Amino acid sequence: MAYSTRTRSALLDILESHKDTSISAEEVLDALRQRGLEVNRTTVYRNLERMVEDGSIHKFSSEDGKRAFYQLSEGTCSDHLHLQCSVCGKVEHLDCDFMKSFEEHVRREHGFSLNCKGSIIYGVCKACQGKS
Amino acid sequence: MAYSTRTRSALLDILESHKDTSISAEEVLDALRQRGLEVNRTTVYRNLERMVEDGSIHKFSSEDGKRAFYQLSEGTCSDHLHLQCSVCGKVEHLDCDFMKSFEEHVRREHGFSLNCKGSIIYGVCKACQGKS
DNA sequence: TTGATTGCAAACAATTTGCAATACT
DNA sequence: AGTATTGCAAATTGTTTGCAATCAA
Repeated sequence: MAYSTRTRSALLDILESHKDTSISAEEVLDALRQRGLEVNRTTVYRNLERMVEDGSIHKFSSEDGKRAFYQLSEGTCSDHLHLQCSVCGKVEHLDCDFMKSFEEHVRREHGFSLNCKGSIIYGVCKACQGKS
Repeated sequence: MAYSTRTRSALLDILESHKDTSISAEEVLDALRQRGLEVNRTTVYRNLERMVEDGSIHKFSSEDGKRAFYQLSEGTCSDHLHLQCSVCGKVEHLDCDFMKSFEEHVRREHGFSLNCKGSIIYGVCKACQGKS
């Protein structure tokens, strides 16, 4: 029930090569064009959406809230938070021991159970701090 | 250079009464209507935007990324993260000691300096967990 | 052949902009 | 009077939908 198309595999390939930065639908479209694949915008959205549904990628909104960004999920992404650099877009996975205590603190002291998948924390990464 | 209008003070009043939940432009509009003030949508957006600029409120995007939410800022909001309940919209300020160590951890171990203002972490609050 | 996938054009929803009319001081 | 604020209609942007044409199995 899921056909394999040229577009779909190119899409995966592109996401693969943006593993650590997250990418917008528009950027995916550009990347496809660069590979000589002229794909319709709608098709890109539809494929991305499906991949979100089946869990192979995750989706969160840009800092200004104006568009969505997508990124391949690496297995356990739903149990840790993510930091994204406002400057270069790099995403850092907070899958460390500290994350566990953070989650516990939030649960115990603030009564919240986290939804890591949809959340994203913005900041500036080391490399980009240097640039300023 | 800032005139005081009926709309503006009503707006502040509404935000005041939503101190702990954050509110969308549309909801502000409804609240204005309930007070018998028929204000144009554009005017609401413009006023909210100005208040964001002058720092009296902050703005972040909804979990689905489709709209913006606004909330009165309480002084130090830029130095701690915020949790928002996906169900009821309640916003919890993470202004505790743990927050400080979180910030430090992120800085030391992940090389990120946080931008607390624009970030929001989603989850489900205690009250709403009970409901399910 | 049958169901999945695509492209196109049009629909949508939230937000923004230009401009003339109006309100504050 | 002079500047800020407002309303209206139209534009913008990112994303979604309906439908007929096309492609994979």
